[in-house]
Amino acid sequence: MSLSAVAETEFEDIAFTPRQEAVLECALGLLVEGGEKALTTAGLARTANCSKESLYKWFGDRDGLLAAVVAYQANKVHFPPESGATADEATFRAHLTAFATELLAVLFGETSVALNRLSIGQSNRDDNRLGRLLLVRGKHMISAKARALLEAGRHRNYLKFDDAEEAYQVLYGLAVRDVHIRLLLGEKASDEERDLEGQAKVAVDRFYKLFGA
Amino acid sequence: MSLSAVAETEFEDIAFTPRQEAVLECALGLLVEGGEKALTTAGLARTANCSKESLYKWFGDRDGLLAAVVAYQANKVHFPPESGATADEATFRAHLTAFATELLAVLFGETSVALNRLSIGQSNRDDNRLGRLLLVRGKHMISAKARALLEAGRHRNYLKFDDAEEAYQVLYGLAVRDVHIRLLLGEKASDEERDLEGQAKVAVDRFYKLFGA
DNA sequence: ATAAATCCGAACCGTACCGTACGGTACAAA
DNA sequence: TTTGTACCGTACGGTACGGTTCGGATTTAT
Repeated sequence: MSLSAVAETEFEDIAFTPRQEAVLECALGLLVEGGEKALTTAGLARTANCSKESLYKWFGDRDGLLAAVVAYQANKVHFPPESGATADEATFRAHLTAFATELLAVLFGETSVALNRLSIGQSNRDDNRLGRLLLVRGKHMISAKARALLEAGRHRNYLKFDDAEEAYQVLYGLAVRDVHIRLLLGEKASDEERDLEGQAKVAVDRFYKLFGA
Repeated sequence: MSLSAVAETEFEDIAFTPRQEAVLECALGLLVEGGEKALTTAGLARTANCSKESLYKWFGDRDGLLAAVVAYQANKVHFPPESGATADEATFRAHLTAFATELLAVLFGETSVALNRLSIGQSNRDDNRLGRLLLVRGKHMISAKARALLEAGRHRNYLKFDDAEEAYQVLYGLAVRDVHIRLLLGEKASDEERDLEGQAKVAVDRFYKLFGA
């Protein structure tokens, strides 16, 4: 059976074959380089040395292909699990900073930017598969991870807040500011903004000023 | 002479005729409703009761039309000037909150979302006119306004910071968080997030906690 | 070895849309 | 009245791309 039937149900728990992953990787390259318009079925078949027939057999149609690309990349993003449950405040803060750094690294990466552009460009179509995919497999996963980390900090009395989701959003705002949207609009990040570690550290400092116990 | 020649130079200081503005308004409607794909020259000509020939005479080509739409809408956004130079701290803080509220109102408005989606979707084309237009006529104008306001607050010793741009970005992050990107991806704002005034007030509170004198 | 399944490459069709051309209309100035 | 200008409506060419089909090659299973 073709994957398209499964694709209709959100690409949950899909494992692509190595060949398919190679093709998807190639599609990612095209997307990063030239945006959605550069990802044509004929063009992908040419650069990936596969036939259009295989593309349609594997992914159903072009929308299925786009969804597969998003799902495939989202599955690749894995935040390192919080090292250990036991930690003093300094290492917890280091964990928080590392999380923020990783968050910035993901968001500012060219593949993330390309996929966000793609999903946003398609976000006003009836169903909006891509946007939902990116939200549920991307942002919401990260958000869950962050909430767990913050809850741990509160439990050990390093932090003080009512709503973990709200606290996370503040941390997100402090770290990302308007850099993400500016990148999406095509502006280059400044040298300072490229220092992810430094930016994360400043953000965590400010976060502690707001939510430190 | 057609506007296209001027369009090549960024639509600076352009005044559209009432008829053209009506057509652009109609184009905005199409964009808000159905995204870029819904804005075709034939479709716009039909719904705006004008001819395609006029569209091409006025705007040069389809790209010129898109740029005109962005420029036209950007010109419409005018933040109220900071009421007076004389003010006590409470009214200054009120001004700051009003600014944040207005910022959120603009960013979360459906036309802004539609134009951001459009510009982002086109942001990986060689020149990227739309992205630059939106940045320079939109974000940078707002940023300048904000810096002036913040500088005033520092001058009167209500606030304390080194770099006004950095301070503004923090205020932006505290107010907007990840709501903007989530809207762009098609997620609906929660009831709480729709309370712009409340969100702005909380953001300014936190901002004061970081930068209050 | 042979049959089946998979895949490549290329040709092909239908459609959607950009851009242009052309005929017809309303109106203002000479 | 005539002439010029701006505009509308529509029809058409050109093109790019999504999707289908088919022959032949390659791989895999039996």
